[in-house]
Parts: sequence; structure tokens; C-alpha cells
Amino acid sequence: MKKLSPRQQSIFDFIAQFIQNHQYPPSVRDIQNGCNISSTSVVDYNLRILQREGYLRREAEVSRGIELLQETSLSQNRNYINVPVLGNIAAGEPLGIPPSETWHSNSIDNVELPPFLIQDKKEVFALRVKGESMIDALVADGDLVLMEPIDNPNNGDMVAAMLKDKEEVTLKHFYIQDGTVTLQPANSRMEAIKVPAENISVQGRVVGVIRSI
Amino acid sequence: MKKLSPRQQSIFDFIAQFIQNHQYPPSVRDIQNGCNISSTSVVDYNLRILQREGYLRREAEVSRGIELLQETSLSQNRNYINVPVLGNIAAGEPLGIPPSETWHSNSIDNVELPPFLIQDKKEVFALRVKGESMIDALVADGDLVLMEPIDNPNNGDMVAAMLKDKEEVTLKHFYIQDGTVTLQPANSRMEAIKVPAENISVQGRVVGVIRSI
DNA sequence: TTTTGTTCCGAACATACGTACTCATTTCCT
DNA sequence: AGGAAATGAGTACGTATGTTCGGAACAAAA
Repeated sequence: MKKLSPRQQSIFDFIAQFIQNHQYPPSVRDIQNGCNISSTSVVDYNLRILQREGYLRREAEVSRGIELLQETSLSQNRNYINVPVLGNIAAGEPLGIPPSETWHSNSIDNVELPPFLIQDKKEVFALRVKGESMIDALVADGDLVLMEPIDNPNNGDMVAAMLKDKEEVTLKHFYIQDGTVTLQPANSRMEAIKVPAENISVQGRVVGVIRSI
Repeated sequence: MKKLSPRQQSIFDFIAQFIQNHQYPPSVRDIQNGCNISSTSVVDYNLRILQREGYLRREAEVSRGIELLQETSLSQNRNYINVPVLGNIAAGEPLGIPPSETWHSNSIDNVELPPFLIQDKKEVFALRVKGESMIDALVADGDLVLMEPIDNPNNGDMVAAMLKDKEEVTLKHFYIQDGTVTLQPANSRMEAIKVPAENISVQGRVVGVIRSI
């Protein structure tokens, strides 16, 4: 199959986009506007080429009678990642994260997420935030926090840290120096907490936040 | 959702069948022939009912602008929604959202998102937050804000509002009473702003926030 | 019965949309 | 360079297709 010109690629991509957004294919004039093409005849011309090259099929005389053939851009991209929602996170409650082997068996809840949120991180899980206690971390009630299990966080990482004495979990930026850990809220107007390293345990590293209103 | 008449059921089934066979929805006359209906107006009449009852959505004046809702949510469940990232949002910069017809022109960026973030909202787009100015809304630098175009926000909605005199865009909870708009930060420790309704223009409603660290 | 509401019919209308045709502009090849 | 081929632009035409409208057929009330 021949290489497509930029314009043809643009048209093909636009059609795939359009079908995803609406449930029906675009008209010639939709494509014209969407791809900033000056004339419908140019669209028709390139559509014929796309058809000849096997990228799509067209039903003659039928409005929007376009059928994409190779669904490379659509169905192939289904490598979405299933992330378990292991429970809630709130101040005053220890996390109690079960071992990763049991994650998908006693499946509480799952969310499927696009890869760009996970990247190459392994064993990402999610927690539902309860209450306003994470507000310093710019995390609201009901948010979904994506976390990656980690034992040795790097300086600057946002972590879920539990203060051992208070049994309190917070989301803060983590800095360690000379055995003293500084927990810095994401909202810099708030004050940081300094505690000895042995007084906190890091439960994981925050890799994302999802808020759905 | 009400029970469908035999004719309506027949029409609905035919549409699903048709989309299965071709990749595009049927025209009114396709349905007329496929269901042995004597007039296009009867098809239109029943399509309106199907739309009112929530079985499908129609785009006015658009050929084959039919979108099935029921089966769609099941079979399309694996299908992720492509949301265009239309630009940046920052205090001091008006949004300048282009018309939806031009969204998917080759230019911009896109993110694929799972359906639960979009729900049934239409024309959702995303903006990349630049700077710390949205911190009151629990939105950090680099966050992706999902927005839905809206003209009349409801009280309590989080909206992107532009203060006309200051040319400043903020994300705040919107409350209107007696022509006075109160913009309430999500972080309740911050102070609210009260302005006359005519001094602000609402650019859209925030439906989600995505933070990827 | 009359009334009222729903469904259906047939035709006509307005336009959304595919296609064709002519002429420019660019790209390619020798 | 020069001519051919490919690509693009602009316009016009025909029809595919959504929409409207007056009225008939039918059933359920009143």
C-alpha cells in the first residue's frame, strides 16, 4: 500500500476522528472544513485515491457513504490498562494495600485508563479520595489518585505518606535530608511538615490524579 | 424509558442492523424501505419518538445523522473517546475556543480518554493549564482540564469564567442570584469573588481534571 | 355521537451533499 | 528547460435526503 501524501493522511485521520466523535462518517464538506481544503473536488479527488489505495470504501451517490477499512487507528489502539481501585484514601485511615497478586482476583473496582497516564510504570493502582483532607495536595473529595508502589521515593516525588504517630495519611511532596523528611504541600502557600524519617512510612508515589465532575 | 411500539422496535433494530452491515447509519428512506413503511414522514415521526425516549440521538439537517445510544454504550464500551486539546488555559489569556467544526483539523493535539470521564457529554474538549493561577480550583500547572461548552451554567457548576474587565480566566464554582455572580474557589479557605453577571462570560463547564505526574 | 390524541399517509419543499467539468498550480521526468 | 502528470481551486449541477404540512385512519375517552 502506497505512502499517503500529508493531505491524504490528514483526511484519513480526520475521518477516523469524526467517526469517533459522531457515530457517522463525515460528508465531503465536513472533511473540507475540517482539513482546511479549498474545494470539495479536492476532497473527492483524494478520497478516490484513498479508495484506490485500499484505505477506505465509498458507496457512490450516498451521503457520508464512507467506510474505513484498516482500523489501525481505531481498534488496534486498544491496549488500555486496567487499573484496580483498591479502596479509599482519607486522613486518619491507613491504606492497607493488599499484595499485588490479589489485586485482580478480589476485584473491587476497575478503571480502564489510557496509556499516557500510566507510561511505563508498573503495578499502578488507584485510590478514591474521601474528604477534603488532601486539599493541600490539590486533590479534592472524590478524586481518583493513581499510585505506584515504591519504597524509596526520590526527592520531589509526591507520595502518600503516613505519619506513624498520628496514623494519618497525606499526599505531599517528599524531600529527605540528613534523616529528616520534609513533606511539602503542592500548594506552596501551605506550610511544610518536618519529621524524622523513622516516623513516616511512604505508601506509594502519586503518578496521577483524575477528577470527574 | 418507555416501551417501544412494534414499528419503533423494528426501526431501531433495522438501524442497528444497517450500521452493522455498512459502517454508516441509514437515511430516512433507507429505513422506510427496510421496514416497509409507506412514508418518510412516518419514519421521521417515529425517529423523533425514539430520540425523545433516549434510544438514539439525531443531528438536525444532517444526512444519516443518527447515533444509537443503547447498544452503543455496550459495544462501544471498549471504544475510547478522542478529546481534542484545544490549547492552553492561564490567567490573563482569553480562551479563544474555535468552533467545534474545526476541532479535529489536523493541527492540534488529542488525548484518548475512557468513557467514564466523558459520560454522555457532548463536545468535550481539553485545555492544558499553564501556571499556578488555578491553584484555588485545586488545579495544578500542567493539568489537563476537561471542559464542556455551556451557555447557562447551573449553580454549583465549576466553570471557566472570564472577568471581562480584567481579561482574566479562572476556574471557580458558579453561583448566580439576583444578577450577581459569586465565584467560589474549590478550596473553601480561599475567598469568593462577587461580580455583576454582565461582567463575566462563562466559557465552559469543567467536567474533569487529569493530572499526570 | 363528538372529542381528543396518536399514528400514519402522500406529497411537496428546502437543502445537504456527491459528482462533474474547466482551469490554475505544482511536481515530476527526461 | 519544457512538457506531461499530478494535484488543487472554483463553480455548477443533479439528486439524495431531512423536514414540513394537511389530512386520513384508528382507538380511547367523554
